[in-house]
Amino acid sequence: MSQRKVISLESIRVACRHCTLASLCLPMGLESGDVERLDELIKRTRPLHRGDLIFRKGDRFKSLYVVKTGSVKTFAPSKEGAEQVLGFHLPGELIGLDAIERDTHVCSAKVLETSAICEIPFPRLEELTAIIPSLQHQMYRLLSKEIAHETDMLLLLGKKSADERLAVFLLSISKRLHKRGLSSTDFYLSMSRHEIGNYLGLAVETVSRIFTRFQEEGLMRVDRKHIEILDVRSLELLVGGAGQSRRQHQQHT
Amino acid sequence: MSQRKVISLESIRVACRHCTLASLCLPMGLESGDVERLDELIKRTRPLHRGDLIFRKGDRFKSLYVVKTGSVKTFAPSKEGAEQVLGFHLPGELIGLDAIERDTHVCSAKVLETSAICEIPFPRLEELTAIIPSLQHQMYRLLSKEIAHETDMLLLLGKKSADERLAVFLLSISKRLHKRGLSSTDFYLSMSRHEIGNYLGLAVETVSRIFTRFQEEGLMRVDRKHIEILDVRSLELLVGGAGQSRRQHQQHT
DNA sequence: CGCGGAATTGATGTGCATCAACTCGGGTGG
DNA sequence: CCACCCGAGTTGATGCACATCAATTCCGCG
Repeated sequence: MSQRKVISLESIRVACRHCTLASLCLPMGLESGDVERLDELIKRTRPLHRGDLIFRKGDRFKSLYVVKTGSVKTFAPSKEGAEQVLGFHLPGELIGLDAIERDTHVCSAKVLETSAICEIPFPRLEELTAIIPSLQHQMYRLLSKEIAHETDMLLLLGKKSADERLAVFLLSISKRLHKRGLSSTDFYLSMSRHEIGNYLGLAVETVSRIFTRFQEEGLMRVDRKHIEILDVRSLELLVGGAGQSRRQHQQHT
Repeated sequence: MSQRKVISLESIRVACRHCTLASLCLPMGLESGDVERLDELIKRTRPLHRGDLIFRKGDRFKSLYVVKTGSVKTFAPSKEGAEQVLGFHLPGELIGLDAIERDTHVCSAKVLETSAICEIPFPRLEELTAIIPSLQHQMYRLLSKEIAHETDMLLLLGKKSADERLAVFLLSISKRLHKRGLSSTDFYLSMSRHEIGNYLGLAVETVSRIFTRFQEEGLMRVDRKHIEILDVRSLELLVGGAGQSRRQHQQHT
């Protein structure tokens, strides 16, 4: 029994490595020696539980974090308790990149369900990227990807209707789960309606109403936090702009 | 006369170097030898004119660009001509960071007025950052700053009223000009009302109305593209949240 | 079993988009 | 140098998408 336990722990370690590395080194093959070195600097943390904070706004920036399992939300808290949800982070995703500039976290991160989080001390990562060019490039790509993603969100919040926002949200979750080898059509949302609305710039009630309408229209099935996507195609059409976005003035110059 | 011209060109070169370097190396002192090397890879381009494109969406990514003088807008064009303005870029600011990931530009950049733009070939910059640790760190900071900034915009578009958006916009322009040693209270907007509205997720008419109201309230003076900020304090209060933002549900968990 | 927060559903209000008409300024050509 | 024109900007009237308010139901949890 005790031997079995050891093996099991080891397999978790390996899974963790694999998961963390994958997000950092997606398409580029690193030398196996380099992988070793990268792997050494990654710290595992014991599992965190719903509501636990990974870091909070104002904390000194020390590390980046990778979601291994579970899910995390990042948000910018303001004094009066009104907060803006900045993003939801699924397995394989990296958080804390926005803290590099000021050497201070500019948002807080809270786990939404029991989650495993890996910590990557940034100074050591930086040393390593200076030695391994392909890793440096990978870091630039990761940061750049984050910028491009936020840009998409700007478009979403600036120009899209409530329907489109929800459709984008659902498809985004779906795609990201799929990338991790999980079902893209049947999943559980770990965040509340409230958090979804906050994230998308919508009221809770609007989110709720649109979910039920999508269900009536046969696009999806909703039961509490359990979601089944029934008609991906139609959702994609919704997003594409077949539907009427708000504010679609033209431009020239 | 010809000698005078040479001197003048040289001073422009120096100014260009200084400006470009400043944005890359703000707070950290690089070795002067390193500065030389960095400087060598920066290409000058002849001045561009209103409407000229620096790059367009889909172009192969080769370089980053620094605005030396003038101003630039970045935008994501869609087939039907409806576009989303993603940002306005003033002297000293860097554009193209979102292209690193896909090795392709994901937005287009157009100059709004006669502008001088410097080009920084990215592969060569990357080589250099691998050799100069403080430059690498600076690059990480720049990318991180961009992410943090987009995050602020998310909050703006997701939660703020039209008044707040305009106030944030004006203060942002004001601060950025000030950083460059220009007047923070008296300036010309190089972009149209249309572009401002598009950027902020508002209709042209709304922008226009609020500008006139701000003027009536003594916050600023507006004449065509000429802006004078009269009451910075009140604008800042508007942003702070004294005014009623939309959608300020609370959150818990 | 009963409490409390989350979610749904309905009724009402409003901020801003949209439509429409007008003005202004700047460029162009006669 | 002036008359014309055309796009940018302003101003007013109207409509609608979504917020907000209010009431109810649902589910998880002690």
